[in-house]
Amino acid sequence: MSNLAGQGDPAVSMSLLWAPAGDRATATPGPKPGLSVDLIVEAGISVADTASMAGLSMRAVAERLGRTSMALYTYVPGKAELLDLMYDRAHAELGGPRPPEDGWRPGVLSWVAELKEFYLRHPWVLQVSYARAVLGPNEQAVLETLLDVLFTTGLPADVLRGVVGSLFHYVRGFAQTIAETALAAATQEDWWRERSGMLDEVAPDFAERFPLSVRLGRETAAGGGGREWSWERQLDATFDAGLTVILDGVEAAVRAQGVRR
Amino acid sequence: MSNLAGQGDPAVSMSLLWAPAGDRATATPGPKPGLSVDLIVEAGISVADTASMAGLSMRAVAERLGRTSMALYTYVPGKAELLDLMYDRAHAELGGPRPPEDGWRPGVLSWVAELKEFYLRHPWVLQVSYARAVLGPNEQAVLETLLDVLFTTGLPADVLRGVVGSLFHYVRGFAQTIAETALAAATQEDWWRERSGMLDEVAPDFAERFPLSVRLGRETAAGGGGREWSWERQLDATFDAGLTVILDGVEAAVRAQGVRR
DNA sequence: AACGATAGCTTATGGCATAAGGAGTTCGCA
DNA sequence: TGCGAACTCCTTATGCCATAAGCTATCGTT
Repeated sequence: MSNLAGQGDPAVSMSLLWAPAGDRATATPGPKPGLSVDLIVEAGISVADTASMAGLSMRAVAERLGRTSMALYTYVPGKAELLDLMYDRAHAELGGPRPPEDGWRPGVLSWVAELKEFYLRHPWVLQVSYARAVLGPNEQAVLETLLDVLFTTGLPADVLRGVVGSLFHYVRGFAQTIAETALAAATQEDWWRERSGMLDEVAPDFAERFPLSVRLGRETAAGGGGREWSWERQLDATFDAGLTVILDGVEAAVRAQGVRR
Repeated sequence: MSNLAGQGDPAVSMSLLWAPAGDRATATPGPKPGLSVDLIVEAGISVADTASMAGLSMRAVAERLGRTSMALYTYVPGKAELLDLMYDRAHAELGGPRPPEDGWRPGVLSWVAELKEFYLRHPWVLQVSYARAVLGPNEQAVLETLLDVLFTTGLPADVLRGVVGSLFHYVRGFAQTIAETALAAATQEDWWRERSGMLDEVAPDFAERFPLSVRLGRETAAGGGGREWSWERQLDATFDAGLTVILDGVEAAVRAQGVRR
């Protein structure tokens, strides 16, 4: 629980984010720097990957580098700015230009799949707000990659803005659900059973109060013989279903535009 | 930055969440309780509303009630559980059964609008994960309300699960964007200009590196004479555009089903 | 050789959640 | 009427956290 919103001074973060790689060439007096911003960002990402956001402390990062927490402040103004840098750096795993695919729909699908995998590798990224004041090059590249595909639809920018928003929010939101479910399931096995047992005990009238919710959870594909799916498969199937709906919406817009022309 | 994921002991939170109102009837020895769980939850919501998640501390909540932080621990096991209760209680503002509307689309639209307003009134709710282990009656009621509308489409549960996910994630994600932009704009006037100036200075080659992103931001509705919109209107328009895409996707599914029948 | 800039240290401050234990309050029951 | 048990709320202490301040050792420059 904390300020996901107001990160560090945007101006400071931004200049660090967009600084060319070999900016500091001139030799200076004093001891050689034993660390670098890059190293610290790297270490921060490792810590966040393994210990999650809650475990990300300046000390933890420093310890991974064999320093005390205060050593980091020589390189980085503070934790908030470090997080800004980590966030953007992590996105460097993605966002390269991609081979053209046949049509926008497969293109979007593979972009979505890649982004989802990325979020599941680095769930802490999802705790950093999507709409921050700071903006980094790698994050921007991810958007640009998506636009590469989306602009081929010929849809107007107004509509595309909405499409971009729905795709990003959908992937982010769903990835968070998956990540947290996985965490809960890992922490405690037989998690679903535990949870529904809890609910039965504490709210025996649940089925009467929320019949549609129960129905939503129970009903499976008409064809299925009632097989119990693992929560992974269930979630994946739901993810795909929702994505299909969104993309069908895009397709409708594309078709409508074709007619209008 | 902290554990939005793992809240308190789910079992404890759940029993508090689903406890009937007048549970404690029997008189007990000891001084009369000066507080109650309800009062504390109420106070917590006030604190979070005004001071946001970052300002939500046990002390702040207790001070609002004229107590020390430790007094709260008599009623509530800890901060994590308090947050679970706050989250669900806040949702009580919503979720009542609603008058039937003509068709599912207006129904969903008004549900979305109401939920969006709610999130903007209580942005801290968005910092609490949507997919938590605990589940409260009021949050559940919000889902049930949506399902009331969605099941009239006759779509199978598989698809509806996806629709529910895309709607929830879209509204949550977008509301967060709006809330944070509003916060930034309030903190610092002329925020957009400041921000783009910063970008120009630090990344003068932005337009060449990310041409499509620039195009996405610049192009406005074909009809418009290039009027500068306020960010509020711009965001609202984008929100509506994305929502339209999603609902068009639902409509496509409904139509396809009608044909298949 | 001496100077001044710098890296990374120790220490201190003020915030946080919350464990531990103590003091006063009010009930049921003798 | 009075005692003990149960209860509320407090003070205090512990151990986290970020980070301000200042110190020391290092090293390029003069």
